[in-house]
Amino acid sequence: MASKNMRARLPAPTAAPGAKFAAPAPGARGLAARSALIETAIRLFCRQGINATGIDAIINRSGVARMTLYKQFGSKDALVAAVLEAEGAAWRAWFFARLACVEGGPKARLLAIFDALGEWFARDDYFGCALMNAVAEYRNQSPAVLAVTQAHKKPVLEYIRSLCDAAGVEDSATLVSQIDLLMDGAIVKSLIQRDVKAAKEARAIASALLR
Amino acid sequence: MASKNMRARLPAPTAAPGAKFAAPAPGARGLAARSALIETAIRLFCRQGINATGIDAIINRSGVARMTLYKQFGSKDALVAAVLEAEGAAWRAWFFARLACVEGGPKARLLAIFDALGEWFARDDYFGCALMNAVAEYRNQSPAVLAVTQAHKKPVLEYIRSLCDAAGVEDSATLVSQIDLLMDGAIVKSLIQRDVKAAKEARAIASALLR
DNA sequence: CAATTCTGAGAATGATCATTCTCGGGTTCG
DNA sequence: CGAACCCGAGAATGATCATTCTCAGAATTG
Repeated sequence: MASKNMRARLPAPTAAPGAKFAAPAPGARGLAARSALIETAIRLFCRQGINATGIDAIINRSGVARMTLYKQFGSKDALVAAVLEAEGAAWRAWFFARLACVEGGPKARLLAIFDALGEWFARDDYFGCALMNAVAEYRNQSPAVLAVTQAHKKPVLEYIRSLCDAAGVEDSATLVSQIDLLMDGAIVKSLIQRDVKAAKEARAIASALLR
Repeated sequence: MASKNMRARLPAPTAAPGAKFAAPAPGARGLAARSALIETAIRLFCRQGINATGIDAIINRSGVARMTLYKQFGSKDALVAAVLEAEGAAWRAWFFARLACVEGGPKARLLAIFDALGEWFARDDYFGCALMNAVAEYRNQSPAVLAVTQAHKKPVLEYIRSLCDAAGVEDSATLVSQIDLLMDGAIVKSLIQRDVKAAKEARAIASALLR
């Protein structure tokens, strides 16, 4: 989506009737509403699932009018797509930034992937990968959700591939695919077993593969 | 498993001693109804998700009366638990039988795990692991679903552990955990990418770990 | 066969779902 | 200032949700 003005200005939650904004620039209110809706929806979708989260809950907790939601997104499905895209982008930004500040060569960075995952799993608001959860919730029957998820994975895997190439790996395509599988496995296992050390296990396997 | 309509009024069921679920005295008709309900519910839950499947759909497609469902299970949540348990049991039966007829030693059997997964992924009615999907759908917020899933994994991992021990693996606990992670990763990756070869990738990794 | 219990198909219930409508109040512009 | 316009808060809509109620008929029992 075209995002020119990104000033996130949260409206007052449960605004009292009569309390209005000062004089916002045209379009600012709409963008602020979008941000508030996406932020609220991310939290609720991650916590309790997409199907289990109603529009009313998003409306009430974001303080945005119902009509505004439908003006901005058109439908719940479109909101879901926007939310998943935003969550994926935020995750990638965090992931790349986390790896960018790793000391050492590309091999160290490849292994640091799983250190990053371990820190993610340890967060108290960890409910698994929002995109993978959405795919599972829809039983992979939603082309839109699948497309967003694959579009999310693509740059991640490309970055990993660049690390493999820099590390002088002979068959980098295979290793990328293997690391992808290890990441998926760690994410799922940590969710099912509520066990942070799935990241360490995946790291050990990756370390063995790197020889 | 958070029910939305919580107006629960439990009837006093004459539970049979040793029965897995609180059910009225099981007669032949009741058991046939249970089977039909579970079979229909498995198919629908796997195909379109638990939250997205209404009681009406299960009723209509199974030909069982609504009252019979509630007499047999008491609530949708209880039906979900029974369905997941039945699906897990069926999967384990298939899995163990599939590995039992593998020629060669325990190492060959360990690798055959991933051949079995590959055959599973290739089925046209493959929608991922019903239990893992349920955990993801509830965002691991349902203790009942989590308990069923962990109870399902336990005998699977114990069997794998016995194979590791028979193969003379020094640290079998670690290898079991690693194979578990590889299985989870392959299951998820095959679902997201609609790619059967995730099983072969996991097999290759396991093969590397077995040395 | 008569009296009683049990079953279940279908309607009823009330909550919640996503989506749309209404219309009063604010903004814009001539 | 006044007319035309836009926005959004809340009500309305109609579908569907899980669960319960009703009551005619089947099954069981004396």
